[in-house]
Amino acid sequence: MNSEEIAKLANVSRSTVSRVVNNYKNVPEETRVKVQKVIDQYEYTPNSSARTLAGKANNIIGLFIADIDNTGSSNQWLGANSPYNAELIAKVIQSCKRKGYMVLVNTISEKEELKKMEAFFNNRMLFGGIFIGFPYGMKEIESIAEQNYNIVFIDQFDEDSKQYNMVKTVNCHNLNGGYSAVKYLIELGHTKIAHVTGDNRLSSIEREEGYKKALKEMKIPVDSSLIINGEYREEIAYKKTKKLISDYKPTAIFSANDIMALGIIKAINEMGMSVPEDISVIGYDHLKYSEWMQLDLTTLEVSLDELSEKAVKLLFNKKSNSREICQPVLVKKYSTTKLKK
Amino acid sequence: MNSEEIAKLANVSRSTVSRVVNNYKNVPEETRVKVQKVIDQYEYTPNSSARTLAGKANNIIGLFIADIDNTGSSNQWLGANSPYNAELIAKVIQSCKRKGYMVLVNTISEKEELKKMEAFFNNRMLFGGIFIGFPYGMKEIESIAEQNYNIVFIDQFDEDSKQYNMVKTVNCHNLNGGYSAVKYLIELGHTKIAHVTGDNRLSSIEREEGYKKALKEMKIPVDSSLIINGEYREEIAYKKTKKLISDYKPTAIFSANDIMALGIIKAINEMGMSVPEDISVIGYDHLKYSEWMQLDLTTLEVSLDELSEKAVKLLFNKKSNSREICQPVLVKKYSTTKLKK
DNA sequence: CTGAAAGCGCTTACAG
DNA sequence: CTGAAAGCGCTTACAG
Repeated sequence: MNSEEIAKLANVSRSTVSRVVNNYKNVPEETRVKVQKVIDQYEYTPNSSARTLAGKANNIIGLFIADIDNTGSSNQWLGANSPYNAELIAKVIQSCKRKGYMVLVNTISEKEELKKMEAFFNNRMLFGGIFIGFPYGMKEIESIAEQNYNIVFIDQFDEDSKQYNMVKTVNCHNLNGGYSAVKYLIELGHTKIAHVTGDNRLSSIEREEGYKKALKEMKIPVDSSLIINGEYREEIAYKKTKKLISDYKPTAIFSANDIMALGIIKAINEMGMSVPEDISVIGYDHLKYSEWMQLDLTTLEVSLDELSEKAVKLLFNKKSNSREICQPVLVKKYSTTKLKK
Repeated sequence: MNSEEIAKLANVSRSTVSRVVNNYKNVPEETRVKVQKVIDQYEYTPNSSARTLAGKANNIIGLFIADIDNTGSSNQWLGANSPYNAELIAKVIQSCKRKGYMVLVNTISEKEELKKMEAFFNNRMLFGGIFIGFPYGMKEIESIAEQNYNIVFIDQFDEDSKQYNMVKTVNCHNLNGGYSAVKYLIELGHTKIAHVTGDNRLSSIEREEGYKKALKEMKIPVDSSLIINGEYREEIAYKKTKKLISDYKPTAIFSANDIMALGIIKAINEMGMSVPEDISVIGYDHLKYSEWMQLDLTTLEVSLDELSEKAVKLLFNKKSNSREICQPVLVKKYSTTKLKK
């Protein structure tokens, strides 16, 4: 069933069918009803390839997730496999569906793949795209950002970025998150606070800035030996934390995400100590799956519902440099406690 | 950049460009190289809408996930939100990517949505589709199955289905899974074994059959009061298990999935008992996230890598009724133990 | 308000 | 082996 057949059955031209399908106003109610009736009866759906080719944007939104392992070792938690991304994928699908759009999920593991993606935007294959998880300052991402495609970047560009004023962004204010995590630990009496950082993404960089800001504000000197790089990965955090603890004996640890917090807690337990009695731990993300853990983790929550809703909303915003911010909320649970005097 | 421009630059016709792009054999090496060089130089990618419209199948595979709540209450773990599905989505994306295909993820919450999906197959918008999680015997799914679209159904049709011999299927042999779970419990000395079932899907039906088969084989009468319906949902399993335990005091529980096992274990703990000392528990799925739990769950594992690889492989199989089977493996951990005499 | 016609960028018989 | 041309099913100026 195509528009020509519908046109014949409704006794109008294909142009008119098209006008009805696209809800153009210059068609009288009577005609509209007549045509719509035939459309409904035959369950006609316009061929999306033809529409796209003729100039309409497809009702597909691309979700592009970095799947780049910069540590060299294999990582089962990357890309779509990461629990954070898995939750986000589900939320983005929901948000898009509410708008009548579908989601094409792409994991990007090689830079060349980004080149191919550009064709999708040029071809109108995609109405828009959402990019997440790419390294801060990644050249290929910056060059895409300069193309004026309809793309929302999540936690990718900050005020220091040359492209900041030409792109749509949702930023999660990770600086605030890191800051309030560490501030809370300080309020609990801790001063020897370690930080296990993420990787080369903006979120990690900002969380670390927040950590430093809180310390400075409270006149606690920043000790770089208390900052270790966990690459956002459980097993790396696990290993390095053991060394960190035996070398420097922190009383609290701020982990740049929940997954590493699991590794950190495991390390603490294996060293014969417990959380929070001996060491307080704060995570980041408030992963839904962490509900399953015996130990309820104090963590920073960014609502992924809010994040995905805002990202999708921006896609429909005409302004090419519109932006949204999500604020993290400190969720106080049982992995943190007052420093024993 | 389109095929006409490439044709001009390479001094051939658009037909020849098309032949090179599509790797047709009837073009001499010399011509191929000449054209390919121009294609590479200008990073030409054919417009996928035009290709599709002209008769080629798109390199997109649709993943259709049931998001149907038949319990009436809201369920945060459904559809793409379910951890099982989240893992599966990631795996399917990987498998498709290896074949050079992309994945369009659709959650289906209303029957009408299935009608629209049919247009995608008719339009060649999708090279194929993978369906998972729909109720056994669902009319709309059966009617789609009869259409001869390129679709693989996971755990949807069994030998009793009228459509069984006309569809591509991957079945996980849930009967074997349920059987070996319960057999194992019997070997551990248990006879009072309860079963918390899933919902109206084939996987659940078969797991229950396996439970009954093992009991019958060992001459243990099937006691229907020991079988309760958990709808595959943690909180329902949690509530009903409390009643089950106080009413019938089973010494072992076979849960139709891991998520419910969490609710079951929570119920057991809250009633002052522990796992496995007082009650042994077996789950199903071996969710990756369950690694995070303090208690390592004895469970049935179906490799989602294998499942998605097989599903994608079938999509490329010409035979419209080709099929694959995945065998579950019993993973013995620490939530099960010998019955205390 | 409405239709005829051009055009979107491919693929594929067809003819040579 | 190769090109001219028709056709895929829409949308959209354009003319009326």
